[in-house]
Amino acid sequence: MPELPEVEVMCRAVAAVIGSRVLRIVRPRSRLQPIKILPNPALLNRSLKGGRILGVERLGKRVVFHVEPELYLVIEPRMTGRLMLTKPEDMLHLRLIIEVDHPGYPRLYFWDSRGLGVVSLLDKAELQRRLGPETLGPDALQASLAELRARLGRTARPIKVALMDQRLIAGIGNLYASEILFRARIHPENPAKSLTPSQWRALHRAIRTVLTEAIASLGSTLADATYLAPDGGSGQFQNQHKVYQQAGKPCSRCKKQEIIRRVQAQRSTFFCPNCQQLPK
DNA sequence: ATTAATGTTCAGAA
DNA sequence: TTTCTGAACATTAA
Repeated sequence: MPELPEVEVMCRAVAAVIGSRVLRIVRPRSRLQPIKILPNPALLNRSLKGGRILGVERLGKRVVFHVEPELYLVIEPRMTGRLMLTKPEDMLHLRLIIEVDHPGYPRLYFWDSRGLGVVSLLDKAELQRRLGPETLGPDALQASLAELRARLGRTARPIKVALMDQRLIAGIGNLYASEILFRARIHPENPAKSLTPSQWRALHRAIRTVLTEAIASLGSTLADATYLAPDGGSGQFQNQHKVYQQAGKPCSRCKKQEIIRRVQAQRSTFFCPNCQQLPK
């Protein structure tokens, strides 16, 4: 799942090792398919060993370690990846260990159930080229209203689909797209280009409030408990979901209709057909 | 026992 | 150019 809030929480946790040096990087062996490491695993170790970690930042749904001099280790959790300071209980799905010389946190663990996560080593030029613009700055909450509209408002695709397009705005995925649109009271199938000015304002505000609240709650831990907060416990934002996986429950806002599920772009969308209506 | 579904991304095709 | 489809993988529920 990890979307912007979950990746942000991981990022803040592993920031504890900023200033430490990388000792080595280990790939535990298991019967599972190895995760993808680009350009190749050997280079990862050779290039990073002994390097000081100068910073950790989130770019969209990725965690980026800046290692001296100008190397960037990019961790992409994708569906089920998780970066933690504490050893996972389930070692089968442990995919990578980054050993550092920090006295309190000697290891960073990348755990990934499905193994779709990707780890890549980039230099500065490649980072800028490959990741493209962090559409909304290091913190996607800062996009201006005008920028949001300029980027999303040109496509006829449904607004829910546009919100999840990482080239348009980085960090929002399937779960938060539904929650944000409910908060903004916009129908997920509304063509992006036909939102009204007041809907753009509502959307802009909803992006900020939903993501900020989710970060404060340490993210959403769903039923499969794939995502865990840095202390190994659950995130808490799932308790505040208004629509995501709430199909069949009465809408918390209008109490008149039930939340429904519909498929868009092969993904589940949840919304209240009363609070979120198409124009006309 | 199959099959469908699950938070993401991207190549390749339409 | 823009948008859609399927595949990468592991697990669980139906």
